[in-house]
Amino acid sequence: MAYWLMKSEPNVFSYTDLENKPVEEWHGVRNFTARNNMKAMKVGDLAFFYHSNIGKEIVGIMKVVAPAHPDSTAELNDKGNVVWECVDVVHHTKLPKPVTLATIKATPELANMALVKLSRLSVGPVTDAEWKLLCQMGGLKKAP
DNA sequence: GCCAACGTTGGC
DNA sequence: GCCAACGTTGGC
Repeated sequence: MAYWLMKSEPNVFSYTDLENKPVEEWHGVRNFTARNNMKAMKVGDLAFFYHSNIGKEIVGIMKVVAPAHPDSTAELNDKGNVVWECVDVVHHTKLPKPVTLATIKATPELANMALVKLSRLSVGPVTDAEWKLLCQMGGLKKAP
């Protein structure tokens, strides 16, 4: 199983919004690298939910429940082909203690995260070691 | 509000 | 195919 991190601006769509929905299509991604990361996801993969701009912290964990499929909000290209795809997710665990970007940057083991190195990438990978440490820092007794 | 980083577009 | 110009993201 793989781990990921997905960003959203909480004034547009927050973790609380996710908790209030049975399932959410992660639409709106219009970046090829981020899209490729979603296409690499498998059902059952887990992802951190990061609040960008406001909060700048990891607030929870969500689970992938449907593999990449056409983004219902995206137009087709001139040839009529699907370009933008996305996965479906459900909320999984809210972190007792959100982990801020400042804390991540100040933690040597996390300084190489895609979140830090590729700050504009909205869907990126998380390593097993990073995942375990972040879960611990977020106040979870056991990493899911 | 500013700026750095990065992606995309368009002229050549 | 290169590169300048421009737009967008996201941290500060």
